[in-house]
Amino acid sequence: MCKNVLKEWLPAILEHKKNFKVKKGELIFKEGHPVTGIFFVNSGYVKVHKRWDADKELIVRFAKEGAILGHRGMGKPPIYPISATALQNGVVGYIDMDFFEATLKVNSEFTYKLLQFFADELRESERKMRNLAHMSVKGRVAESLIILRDQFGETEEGYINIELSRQDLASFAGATYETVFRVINELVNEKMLILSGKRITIANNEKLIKLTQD
Amino acid sequence: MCKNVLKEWLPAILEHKKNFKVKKGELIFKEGHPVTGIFFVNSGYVKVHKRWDADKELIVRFAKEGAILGHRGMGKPPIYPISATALQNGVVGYIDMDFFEATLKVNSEFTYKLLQFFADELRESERKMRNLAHMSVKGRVAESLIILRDQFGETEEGYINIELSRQDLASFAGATYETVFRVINELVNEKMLILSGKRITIANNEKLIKLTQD
DNA sequence: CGTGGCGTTGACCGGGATCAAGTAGAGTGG
DNA sequence: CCACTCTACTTGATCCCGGTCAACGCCACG
Repeated sequence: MCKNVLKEWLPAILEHKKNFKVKKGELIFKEGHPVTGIFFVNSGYVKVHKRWDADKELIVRFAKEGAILGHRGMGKPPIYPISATALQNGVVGYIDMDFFEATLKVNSEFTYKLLQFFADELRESERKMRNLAHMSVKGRVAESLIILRDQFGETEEGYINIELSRQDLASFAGATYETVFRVINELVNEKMLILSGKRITIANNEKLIKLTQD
Repeated sequence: MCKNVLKEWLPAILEHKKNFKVKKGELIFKEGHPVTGIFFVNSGYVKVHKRWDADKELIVRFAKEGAILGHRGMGKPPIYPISATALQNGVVGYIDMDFFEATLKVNSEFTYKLLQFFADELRESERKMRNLAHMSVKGRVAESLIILRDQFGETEEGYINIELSRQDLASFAGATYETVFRVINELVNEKMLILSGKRITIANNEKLIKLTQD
């Protein structure tokens, strides 16, 4: 979903990037703020999220190195519709919107690639919409874990290679953290997951995937 | 959201379109089928929807004349991720994907406009995702009605200019039709809506919008 | 005149949110 | 090194929204 877009597509643009460090928990850009440019993840993991009310949010997706951030700001009102927050210390690149747009208008091959990327994100987004409408919390947690494993891979010991607070997992699955906690326990009892501290392994892929389809 | 994209952006492409009629209820393209081309609505209303299980679906959006259909098929596996069905008798245009892609690669201005359109759809999609996760059915029905009015306008008598089955309204709001029915009654009792047969008026915009924000 | 789709309504109940409270670990300052 | 705070995790009790099931009315249509 979030491939190393820039290196593949347009190495030249890399030279215009300004890099800066971000600390764990640091806000990269905020929902509602005016759009000034577009961001790229050089290293570290980032969550992209949308507020609901003070203490509730939905995590729309996660991003790792190579991913684009803030491209949703290209639309009509030039205001970021979502926020991005670093989950770890890392480095992000920044390109101001004027330069980025100029590049797009000139390089139609790049624009076309970006278009396909957007189409993929739209698919994913609409699939998730449907799941939020019709799938149980258990299925959504199962799916969330599968997505996380596919995106971030596994450690040598087989654990999903990301440490996520229950709160963030809940926000990603679209549920409360108490419910997510209970559901994870169920999944462990049913031998589909194994826990080790904060790490999670998927023990039975087949059974977990079945949950995903109803 | 769905402006008259083609006429505005690239009149030339219109000449390559093949038009054909569709009858009310007719499937234009189906989720899971291979992508062969891209569609445009000439006249009539169309619903874009995603199946859940045999008798459940989510309506992702509605489209009227000028709108693009099937563009989500541009992504990775060349398979439509959603279906489109005509809500009325109408006419849709069709352009095979090869020609469309060739056009995009040449005309970067057009591609750029399309990119912005995709960015807008992504915003909208992610907003709806969040709403499905956190908003009550009542709020979602209210929002759905506001969206429909904004998109399709009102008749001279002030009714929302689209006739939709309760079933479709429910699928759009992401709820069952019984629940939607009850919620609409509540909204009528609370003087926010007026019904006349299948037609609906928004009687108190302010109050309805308030529902939308929690 | 049946038959099937849609609208309408009531009864039921279960998933999941909410509230409340207790525990454990990780930093922080004296 | 210990007390204190703060945050995240854990667990139980409760409640209610909204999904499910069931039944009936209505109207269009073959």
